[in-house]
Amino acid sequence: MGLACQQCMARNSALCSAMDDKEIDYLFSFAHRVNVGEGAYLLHEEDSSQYVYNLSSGVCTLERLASDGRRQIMAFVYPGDFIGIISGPFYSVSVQALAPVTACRWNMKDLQGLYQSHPILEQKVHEIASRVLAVTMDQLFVLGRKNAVERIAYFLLYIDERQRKFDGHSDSFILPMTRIDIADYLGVTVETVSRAFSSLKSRGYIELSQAWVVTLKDRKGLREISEHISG
Amino acid sequence: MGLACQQCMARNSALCSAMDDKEIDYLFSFAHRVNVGEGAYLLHEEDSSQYVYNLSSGVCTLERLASDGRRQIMAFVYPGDFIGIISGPFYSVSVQALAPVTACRWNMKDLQGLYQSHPILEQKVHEIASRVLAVTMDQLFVLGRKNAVERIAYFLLYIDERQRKFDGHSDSFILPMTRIDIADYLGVTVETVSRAFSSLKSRGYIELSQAWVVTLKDRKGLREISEHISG
DNA sequence: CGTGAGCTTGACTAGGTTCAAACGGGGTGG
DNA sequence: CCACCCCGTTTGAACCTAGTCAAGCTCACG
Repeated sequence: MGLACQQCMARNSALCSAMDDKEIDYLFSFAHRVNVGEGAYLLHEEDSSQYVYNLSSGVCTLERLASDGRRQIMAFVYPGDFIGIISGPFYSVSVQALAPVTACRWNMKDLQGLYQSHPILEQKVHEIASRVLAVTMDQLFVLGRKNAVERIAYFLLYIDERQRKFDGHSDSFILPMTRIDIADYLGVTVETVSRAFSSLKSRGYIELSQAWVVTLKDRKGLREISEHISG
Repeated sequence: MGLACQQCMARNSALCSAMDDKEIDYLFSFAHRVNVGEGAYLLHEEDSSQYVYNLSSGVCTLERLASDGRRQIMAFVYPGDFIGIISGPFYSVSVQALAPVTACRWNMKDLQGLYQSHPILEQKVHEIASRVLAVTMDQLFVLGRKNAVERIAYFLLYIDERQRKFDGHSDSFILPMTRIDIADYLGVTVETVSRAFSSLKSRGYIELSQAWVVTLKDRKGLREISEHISG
C-alpha cells in the first residue's frame, strides 16, 4: 500500500498534501482499492453515502439524470479529486467512469474516526467541500449567463487547467469526454458544441488535429471570449 | 442575548436545533448582532472570509456580478440560513439585503475554537455545507436543462417551500424579490419571467392579486410542469 | 474494405432576447 | 385631495441564438 501511494496520481491532492508519508500510509491502511470499467457507475445518486472515494486514475462525470432523459453533468472528476464528501443520507449525484477508473475508497465512519487523531483531516475535508461549492457556483454563472461560444471557451480553459498537470505543459490536450458529455456539462446540444468548436477553430483560437485533440493557439483570446470582453 | 435567541427566527436552524438552550446561549455569547439596510451588502465576494453569519430576519441574495454587468443570483437567503461557512480565503459570492436584515455574526476563529468543546458544531457545519452544495446542484440542473416556464414553476414551489414556515400555511405568499432578481436567479430576462408568470396565471396554476402576491392554485400541476411531465 | 459510432454541417424552427411602448400602484408635492 | 411621476411590471413585435431534424463525413474497428 505504501508503494502504491507513492506512485498514486492523487499523491498531491488536497488531502494527501497535508500529511507526511507515514500519515498517508496510515490513512490509506483504511482504504480499499476500487476499479470500474468505462461507462460503469462508481455510485448512484440514490445510494446511501457511506463511502468516500479518491480518484487515482481515469476520469469521471458527476451527473444527474432526469426521468425524461435529460442529463446535467455537474463536474468532471480527475485524479486526486474526492467524491462523496457530504454529510447527508445520499449522494445526490451519480458518478460515471469516462475511462477505466481506479479509486481509493474509505468507509465514511472510518474517516470520521480518524478526525480525532488527525484533526487536520477534518479541516482539509471541509476545505475540499468549500472548493467544490465555489467551482459549482462558477458553473452556475456559466449556465445562467454565458452564450454558447463563451461556454466552450470557458470549458476549454478549464479543461486545460485541470489536465495540464497530467498531460505535461504542452499546449495540446486530449479530451476524455465526448461532445455529448460537453453538451450536457454546458447545458447546450451536441450540435451547438460542435458549431462553437468549429467557430473557434476557424477564427484561429484553437486547432483540432482530431476531434478530441485540442491545441489552444490563443489562451488570452479565449479568456477574453469566455469573459465576454468584446475586442 | 439569551432572550433574543429564544425569539430569534433562526431558533430552529440546522445549527441551533442541535444544541440545548444553554449551549445556544454560550454559542451566541460569541456573536455580534449586525444590521444592514435594504439594498446594502452584508459582504462582498472579494472580502476575506473571516466572519460567519446567521440570518435572523430579512431576505438576502447570494450573487455574483460580472464586469460587464451580468449578474447571477446563486441563492436566496432566508432567516436561519448560514452565510460564509467556507474554508477558503475569500467568500466567492456577495450577499445583498432585499429587505432590512439582522444577522448574528461570529468570528470564524471563535467558531472554530468552539469545535473542540462542541464537536457536534463542526459536524453540523459540514452538514449545512453539504446541503448547500446539493441545492446548488439542483439549481445547476434547472439552469442547464429546464425551459422558462419549467424554471418559474420550480421557482414558485421552491419559494413556497422556503417561506411556508414564515408566512404560515396559507396558499399565498409575498415575493420579497423583484422580477429582475427572479430573472437573475433563473438565468433568463425580466420579460421572460413576466411572460411565464402570465402564462401560469392564464392557465389557472397561480393567481396574482398583486405582482408580488402569489397564490398557488395547483401545486400538483406546477410540480408536473417543473418536472417536465407532459400531461 | 465495409460498418458504425461519434462528429460536423446545413436548413429550418422555435423559444427567448431585445427594443419599445403601455400599464399600474405607491409616494410626493402642489 | 388629487395630479403627477417614477419604478417595476406587463405586453407587443421584430430579431436572433440555439434547438431540431436530417444528411454527410471521419475514423477506429472488425
